[in-house]
Amino acid sequence: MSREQEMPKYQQIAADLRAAIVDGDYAPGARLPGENALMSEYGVARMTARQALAALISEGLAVSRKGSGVFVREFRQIVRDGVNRLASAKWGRGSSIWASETRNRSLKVDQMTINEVEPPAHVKSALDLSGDETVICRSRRYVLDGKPILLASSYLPSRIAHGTRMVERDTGSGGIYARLSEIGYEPVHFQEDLRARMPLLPEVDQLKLDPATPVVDIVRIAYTEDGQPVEVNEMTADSSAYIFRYRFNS
Amino acid sequence: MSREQEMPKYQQIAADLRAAIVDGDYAPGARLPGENALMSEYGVARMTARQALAALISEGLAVSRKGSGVFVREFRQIVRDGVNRLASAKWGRGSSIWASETRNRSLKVDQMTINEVEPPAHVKSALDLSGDETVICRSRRYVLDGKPILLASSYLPSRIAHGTRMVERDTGSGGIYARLSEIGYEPVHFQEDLRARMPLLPEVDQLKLDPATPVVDIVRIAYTEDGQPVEVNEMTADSSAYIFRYRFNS
DNA sequence: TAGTGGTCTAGACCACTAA
DNA sequence: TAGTGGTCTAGACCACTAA
Repeated sequence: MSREQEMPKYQQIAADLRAAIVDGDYAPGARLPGENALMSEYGVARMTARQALAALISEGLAVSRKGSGVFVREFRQIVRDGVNRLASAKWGRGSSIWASETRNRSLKVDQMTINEVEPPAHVKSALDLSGDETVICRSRRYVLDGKPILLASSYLPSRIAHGTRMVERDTGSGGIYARLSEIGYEPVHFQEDLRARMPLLPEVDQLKLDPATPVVDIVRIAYTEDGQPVEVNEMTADSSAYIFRYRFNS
Repeated sequence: MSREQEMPKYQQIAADLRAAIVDGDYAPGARLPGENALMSEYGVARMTARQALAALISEGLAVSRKGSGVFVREFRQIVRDGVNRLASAKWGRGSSIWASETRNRSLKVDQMTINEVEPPAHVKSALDLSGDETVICRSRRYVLDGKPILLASSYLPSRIAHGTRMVERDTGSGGIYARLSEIGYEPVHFQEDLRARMPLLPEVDQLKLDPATPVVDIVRIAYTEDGQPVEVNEMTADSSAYIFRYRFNS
């Protein structure tokens, strides 16, 4: 129970529950008092009890399951090593850049589309394309242990990708970067821009996001040795599934 | 107005408004129809109209201002170059690592505390400290154009920082990293881990966050040439103020 | 079948904003 | 002072879950 006469009731209730969760009185996955329990315990109306629970849910501390209850949220994140995963030694010898991040867990691509399209404006400028050049867009959804974690769209200039395995579903050992290297466009320099934001509704569906889960947009541009951009990869990640790691020197 | 008999009313209303915002019918900063307008336009109760607006707010598309209305959200982000900002050439010659990110804008530290403390568990293991070693914790809040954007706590082993300018408020030209270099602990290797999540209530206050704004936790560890960890910097950033950029090779 | 969270109503009073 | 969003009540019915 709380004091603080000035604080709205629902915030007082939320504060009590929040403190109990942070203190560990309710472990991850544990069931919290429901609407009815809060109504009688605090003597408030249903909508007020709901507001309190909604506050915890919107902070990402709790999730509700219809017909079942409200529970303390559980997390399980994988480390994505932004630099080492793209070391040419990795894809050079044909292994997936995902291997070290997902060992012992099942990673699948469960949706893939390949299309030739007009480039979106920012892709066009990132790839330094002239007026009417088209791009190959490879879109995929990655699923880890049955949970979607990443949406990725890779854009390649059509003039480079045409007639190669880069426009096929299976790009072969070492993937796109190995194929680019074989035809003289080895990607050597990379830039990744990260932005966190709340997801839009279609993204909530596609990534099966819990409430109050931000997404992270990652835009990677790959450049050849002489600075020519050869690929743009736009990704949207479930932030609750990821730790983004970057190692660098000097 | 929407169809979709199965969708709850408040979601239909939210969908109408969302589409209008995405289509640009309401520009950033524009005023949206309020509770009363939605109640009469859709013939729903106040709480239902509120639910619709709450959905947009929780997606980060809108913000409400009490007594005034609900408005389309505006963004203004700065690029934080994770790698170049730490190039020794920068702090080596004494300039702030913030300079290039914030030109023409006013960046200030408006809160600072310096304490000798027992290290939190993860700091202790990151800095490879023995049982009873303490650390110097420098905590600051950074404010850009009057808006708090970053909370940062830098941890240094007491045995290294004691008796140097690193325990004073003004650490001098080039900052902590310049001071570390002078006494034989030049930071050369860095690791940054990024995590996005929803803020807790005290963070909402400290960073004056709009609703539905995620924060990004950044944990940076600085290592000397021979791999000895010398500093851990834990940061919490307002994600709506930042684009995180990393450039790297191979 | 009992209990749960999800949606919704038709009111009320309040503090705040802006004309 | 009129209008706004914020809080709150005391009900109702629903679909869903789990015993």
